[in-house]
Order: sequence, then structure tokens, then C-alpha cells
Amino acid sequence: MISFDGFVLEDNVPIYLQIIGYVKRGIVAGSILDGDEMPSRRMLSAMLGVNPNTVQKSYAWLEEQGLVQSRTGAKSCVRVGRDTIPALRQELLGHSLKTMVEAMKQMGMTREEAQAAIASFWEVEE
Amino acid sequence: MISFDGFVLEDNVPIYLQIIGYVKRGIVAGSILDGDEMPSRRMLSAMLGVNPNTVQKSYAWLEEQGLVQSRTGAKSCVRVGRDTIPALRQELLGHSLKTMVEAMKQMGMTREEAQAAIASFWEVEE
DNA sequence: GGAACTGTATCACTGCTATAATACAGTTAC
DNA sequence: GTAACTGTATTATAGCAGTGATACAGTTCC
Repeated sequence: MISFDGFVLEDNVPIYLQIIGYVKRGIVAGSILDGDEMPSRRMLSAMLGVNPNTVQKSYAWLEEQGLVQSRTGAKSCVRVGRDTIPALRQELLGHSLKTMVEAMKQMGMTREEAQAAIASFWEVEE
Repeated sequence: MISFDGFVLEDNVPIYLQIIGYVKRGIVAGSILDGDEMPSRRMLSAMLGVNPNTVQKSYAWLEEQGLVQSRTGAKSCVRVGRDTIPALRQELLGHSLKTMVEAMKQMGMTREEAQAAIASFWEVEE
């Protein structure tokens, strides 16, 4: 079952979007596989300390995207199709990079400075 | 006067935070200088197509941080102190990088892949 | 001095996020 | 079959973000 280890709540971003993002990034990374069981809504809400309705909202959204399949009474599970990963990768990376690069450019950073910053920060977090 | 050229509204982020971020990044980049005049609340709200109260909220917040000085009746202007820029640079870069690097790592990317992605994206946006 | 600007303040309203408490229906496992 | 889980649905509440309209006080400039 998906553990949600290392999941930390962030400010200024809706919780349901953070949950959706966590699952999407996990699928891209291969740590979440097709057929994997999601925690139940109630269990995840207890794990994260948020309301069950908030979790339900993110699950419903993931189901609309075809990434999760639910049956009343049974556990929900992940659905990863043939072209799911490339599409998600493009979506996630594109958005992150766009935000990031635009911010760095507006701060007056060069491409070399940006890469150096990434490199040094990468070590610190390791 | 600060032009707010190239400012584009983004989804899922409060507008007043986007305005604050734009000013902060401009100060770090040196495109916004000590003493520069801010557009009036009404003028900027018209330029961005948002409500004057939303702009007022961001200006009030910038004033609390000591980055903007306002006098009733006169134009507000930017205040950049001796250690403002390093502090802002640290704040902005740290937050952006943290979010970005964590997302990339969770997606299973290596440091080399991350830097390559930055590099290729940088060109596209140029 | 007066017109046109500036900042400041207040009220009401909508929509979204999140919480809270239930209720009902279907499944899984013993 | 029954208990304990699952998903689903409903209603109510609170707070924040954002819009809209309006009013008042101080400035700048002719």
C-alpha cells in the first residue's frame, strides 16, 4: 500500500492539490505502480491529520484523471496506462520548471548561476 | 515608475502573493531600486485587471516587511536597505529551490537530469 | 484655491478550502 | 452471517481570497 512517507504539508497550497501532486510524482518516479492500493480515505486523513473530505476530494479528482479506480466497499487502486508516465512527467516538469525558471530570470540570474544553485542545493538535501 | 511589464497572473497562487513576489524578485534583480515609485493602488489594479483591495493587501504587506513606504495622499515608494537584497535573495531562492528540488527528487530525477532540464528549458524561454 | 490625483477604511457579497458530523451502501475477512 | 472495514453522499460551519462599491483624508499640481 502507498505509504505517503516523506509527505509534508506546505503552506499556501491547497491540501488536496498536494495529495494529488504526491501521487502523480510517485507514479512518474516508479515508486507508485499500476495496481497499487491507495490507503482508505479515513486512514490517510488520520495519517496526515486532515479531514476525510479533503482526502476524498483529491481521490475524486485523481479518479477523474483516470489515475485511480474506486469501487464502493473495496480499496481504491492506482491505474497507470501505457502513456500515463510520459504525460505526467511532461505536465509536472513543465509546470515546475516554468515557475522556477521565470522566477530565477526575473531575479537576474544567469543559466549558469541557476544550475550552480540547483547543484549546491541538491547536495544539502541529500 | 515600476512598470510591472511581463507580469502574468498564475492559477492556484493568491494574487496578492504574486504581486509581492514580483516586487521582491525585481529588487533582487536590481530592476527595482530604492526610492522607485510604485504605481498607485488604483492604477495597478487597472493594469492587472484585479481589484484595488487585492493590490492594497499586497502593498500593506510589503509595507509591513519594510520594503515599501506609504504616505496618505502621496505615491508609495520602494525602500531598499543595506542588507535587504541578500536577505531577499536567500528567502526567494531558498523557497523556490526547496520546492523544486524536492519535487524533482520525488520524481526520481538525478542531479544531472535536473540540471539538463533547467538548461534546455532556459533556452526555450529565451 | 480647486481639480485630480494619492492612501486608507469600511461594508457586503461570492466562491473555494477545509473542517465536522453523520448516514447509507457495498466489500472483505473471520 | 456478521463485524469491520471500504466508498459515497449530505449538510452545516468557518475562514480566506477576491470582487465591488463607496467614503474620507491628505498630496500634488495648475
